[in-house]
Amino acid sequence: MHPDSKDERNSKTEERRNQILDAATVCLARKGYYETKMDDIVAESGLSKGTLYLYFKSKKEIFVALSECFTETLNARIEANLEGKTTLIERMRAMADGYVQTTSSTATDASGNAVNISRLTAEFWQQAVVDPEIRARFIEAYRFYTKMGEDLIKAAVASGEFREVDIPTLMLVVMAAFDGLTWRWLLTPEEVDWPHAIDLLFEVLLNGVRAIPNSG
Amino acid sequence: MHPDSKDERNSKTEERRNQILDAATVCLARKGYYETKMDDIVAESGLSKGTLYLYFKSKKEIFVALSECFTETLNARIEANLEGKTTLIERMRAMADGYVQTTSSTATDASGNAVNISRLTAEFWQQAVVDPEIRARFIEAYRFYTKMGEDLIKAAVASGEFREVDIPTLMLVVMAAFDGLTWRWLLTPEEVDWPHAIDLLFEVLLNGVRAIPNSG
Amino acid sequence: MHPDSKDERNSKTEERRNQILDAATVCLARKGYYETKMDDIVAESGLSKGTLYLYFKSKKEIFVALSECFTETLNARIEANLEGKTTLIERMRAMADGYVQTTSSTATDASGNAVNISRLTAEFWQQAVVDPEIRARFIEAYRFYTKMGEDLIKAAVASGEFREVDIPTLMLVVMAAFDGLTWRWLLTPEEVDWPHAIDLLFEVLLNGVRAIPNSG
Amino acid sequence: MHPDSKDERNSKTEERRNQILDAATVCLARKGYYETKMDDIVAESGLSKGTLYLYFKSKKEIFVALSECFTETLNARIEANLEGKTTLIERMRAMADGYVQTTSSTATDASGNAVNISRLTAEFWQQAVVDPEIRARFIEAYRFYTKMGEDLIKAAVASGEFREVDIPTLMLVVMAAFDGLTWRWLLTPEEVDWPHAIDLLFEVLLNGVRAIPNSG
DNA sequence: TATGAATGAGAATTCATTCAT
DNA sequence: TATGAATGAATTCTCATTCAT
Repeated sequence: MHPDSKDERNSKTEERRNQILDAATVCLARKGYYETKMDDIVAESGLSKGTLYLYFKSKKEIFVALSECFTETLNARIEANLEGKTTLIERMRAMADGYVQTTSSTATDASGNAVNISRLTAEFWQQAVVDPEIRARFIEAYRFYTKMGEDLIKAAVASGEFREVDIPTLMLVVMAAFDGLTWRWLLTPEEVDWPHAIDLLFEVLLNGVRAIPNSG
Repeated sequence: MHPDSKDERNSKTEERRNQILDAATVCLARKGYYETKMDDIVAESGLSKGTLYLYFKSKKEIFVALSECFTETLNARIEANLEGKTTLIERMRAMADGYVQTTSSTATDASGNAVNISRLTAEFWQQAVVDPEIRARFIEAYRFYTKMGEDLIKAAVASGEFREVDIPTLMLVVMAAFDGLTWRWLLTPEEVDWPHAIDLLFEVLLNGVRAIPNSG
Repeated sequence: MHPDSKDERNSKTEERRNQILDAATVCLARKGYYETKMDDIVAESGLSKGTLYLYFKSKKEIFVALSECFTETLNARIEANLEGKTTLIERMRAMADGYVQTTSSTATDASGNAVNISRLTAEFWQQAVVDPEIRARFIEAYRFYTKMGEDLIKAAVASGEFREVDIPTLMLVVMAAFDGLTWRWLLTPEEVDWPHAIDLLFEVLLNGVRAIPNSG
Repeated sequence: MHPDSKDERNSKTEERRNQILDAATVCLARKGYYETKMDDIVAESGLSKGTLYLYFKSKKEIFVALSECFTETLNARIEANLEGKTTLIERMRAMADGYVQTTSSTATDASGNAVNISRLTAEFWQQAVVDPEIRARFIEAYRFYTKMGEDLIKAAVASGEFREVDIPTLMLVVMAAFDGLTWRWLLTPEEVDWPHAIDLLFEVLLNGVRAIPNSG
């Protein structure tokens, strides 16, 4: 009946969903899943309670949507960072940087204040332990990055740059180091100097710490 | 009235506290902090609700006490493992093993079933992000193990076994790898082979993965 | 602008109202008044929510209109059945049959499936207990049929076919038997064989069950 | 630990349950199931909301308990009325009277006012149509009384007092008449004179209304 | 007329904590 | 000390109705 009615409706719907997800992001970053009440999201979003339930059928569904959103952002950022990077180290750093950028970005709340959203990662993780649905998403994302990293290492081994090594376990440990740094950073941000830590991680990864290399 | 001596009262008190903490351990391992209700702990402990509040003034206090308990157990286990270990690698493995043993042990519930308590770590961590009091304890424990590890590395550097390296950052990254493996293990236990991962971690840590060591 | 004549507008209005009432009939038959949500009627009618409120000012008003509708259908059916019936028993059966036919008919839902509407009777009744407005309509309908039945009995008494009897109370009891059968039928449809029950009702009504009639 | 502790607790529990059921009775009689809010029962009972949920796990469960209660009262009353009654008519009247007494009794609300509880029957019935669990109870109660009535009629037929008749259908119709009168009485209490209606029902049941009995 | 997104006043239920016994 | 019944504020979710377009 109206021009572009369908498109317009879609974009409006998308906008409202984002409005809610933005508000939820801020709330979750501030108080975590359990301490965030629907009323908090209502207040932060500027919408009414009924409207929230019009777009998401439960609190949990907002959370799940948020975790999808987060993963998408992470993927996009990593993809962007990989653009033009060719060497192994460059590419691994691109991934690491994408992770850190996403994890350490900020959102803007209703009053225009910047809110550090690093805590979101912790919330997703925690819920992944609890909730099978979120866990499944998490695992999927993990597999994706694991594959990406393993391919890089495989290429390095094939090219003779790296020696023979148990690639899956190596990748597991490297990713664990990143995850662990993320958690540590949530607890004591002042003690985690990301760029420095990543530099050292790669440097030690390549060369080890032994004084006399295993040449003799 | 001599049976009511102070010692007896203390030991009785201690016993009751442990009874409650054991019950809470089982509940938390099963359902996590938020999904564990005081009634669950009451049922698991076999005590009455009033009695719980006689020994702990809130749900949170039980949790805090539990995290202390956990840290103590961890410390004791690591200490025991270090007994007689002298070389750097032996001592680092002793620490790592103590961590894994504690994190992956089981508790026995009221019906005599073994309950895997690995989830407790996640709960403590999560609450550490949320709650300053728990965070403080966490940080303290971290400092302790950081110090222990750094001293080991320092000695290795001093003895010429290790080359010069940024010790705090190295220790940060190593601990992060452990923490990350713990989280990963909570999500996909079948993908984390602890002994294998620790072996590779130490091996790569020492030697790096570069094919031609930086000797020429 | 002549197509917008008053008649056409009226018929359009009538059509829309019927569309809504048909949808409401199906919903009420399926879920009852309280469990039927306006959204259900919206979905079933294929109209929008705003439009419903354009034709009926509330959920209750739809219900009231439906009960009117139902009564009209019942009346029409009974009137049709009475056509050409002259004897007392024939006419009483005509009424009974009209009642059973209406109560046990089906409606067709949006997907073309037949929906048994017997539950509507229960809903009207229930709401008649609750709501004075619906009760008033109910009582009016009752009076109409009571009058009709009483006139038949009166004629039978006058003609000597029936003995002297308390006509209002007799009619009350006979109608009660029908109403009771309707409720019973809603609960245990398999136990209510309407034609058989009506036959027996009339037979016993006429002759009683006493073995030796009060002739001696 | 205390004398009679178990008994005391049981009687206390029973008392509280009754307190809640009494309050619910009054509320249901006044407003019906759907319009009765938990807050209404809270206010009427003088207890707190939490306490209600301590004794009943949901609103529906209160309702189910109430319907059990009601059936028990009905049974008890009928049993008491049957005491010493031997003839068929006496026994059927005893049943009918028990039904009417129970259905038309009053409860006393928190302010000491008498509340007519006749509406409860309608509520149970309505919910029996909706809810399988309540329906099952209803059907069971029906079977019980049907059996009792059928046995009476069977005996009357055996003794030659009644002629051969389709006993189940007769009983169905007689019970339907009672149920129908109950509903009618809810709608227009002033038009239902129970004793009179029952007298006529039995009189017509025995003798029929035909002027010249089917003797010649 | 027709639409359907938005609303917000309720509703049922939960659960940590208290307190009389 | 020990108990466990009682509490009520807080929480999630619902849904009849409105109203700008």
